[in-house]
Amino acid sequence: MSKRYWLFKSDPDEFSIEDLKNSKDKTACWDGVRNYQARNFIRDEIKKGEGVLFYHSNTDPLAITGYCKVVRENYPDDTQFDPKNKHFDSKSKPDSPTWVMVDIRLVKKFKNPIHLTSIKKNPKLKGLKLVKKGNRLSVMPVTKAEWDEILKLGNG
DNA sequence: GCCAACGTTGGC
DNA sequence: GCCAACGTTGGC
Repeated sequence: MSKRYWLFKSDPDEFSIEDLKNSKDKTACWDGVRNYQARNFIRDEIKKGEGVLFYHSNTDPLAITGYCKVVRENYPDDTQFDPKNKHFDSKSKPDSPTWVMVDIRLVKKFKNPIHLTSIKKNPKLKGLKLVKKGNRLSVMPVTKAEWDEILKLGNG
């Protein structure tokens, strides 16, 4: 299977691209996903070496702020077993974890963050799931054409 | 297995 | 703060 591309949403109050940049090796685990569709992407489809766009939600400006690559795929999300963690899941068992995560490493913070308003105005990006009505997934696939366009805009 | 009620997401 | 859209829960 050929390389695929993804977009991850994050509330910068929780975890921003700056936080990722300041992490050791600019690498962090993407924990806390508690949606089955998003989980299935992480568990079954997101492979090491693939590209991830980093999107800031619930903030101003709403924007894609950079891109990353997957450096470790599909392993258990520890926060599900920690009763003190807000993502604790009492139904999940250590021998068959419900929730998994990947590690991503920051490749580049965009010189020009791509604002949601300009994404909506760009005909090349009108198919992006991010701007489709009713899409609330925090992890979603992006096509190669969309990926190329966003990298071009971000670095331009 | 249905579906109403409720909770969450996330743009505005 | 509002609310549309969607996911999850739980009674039946």
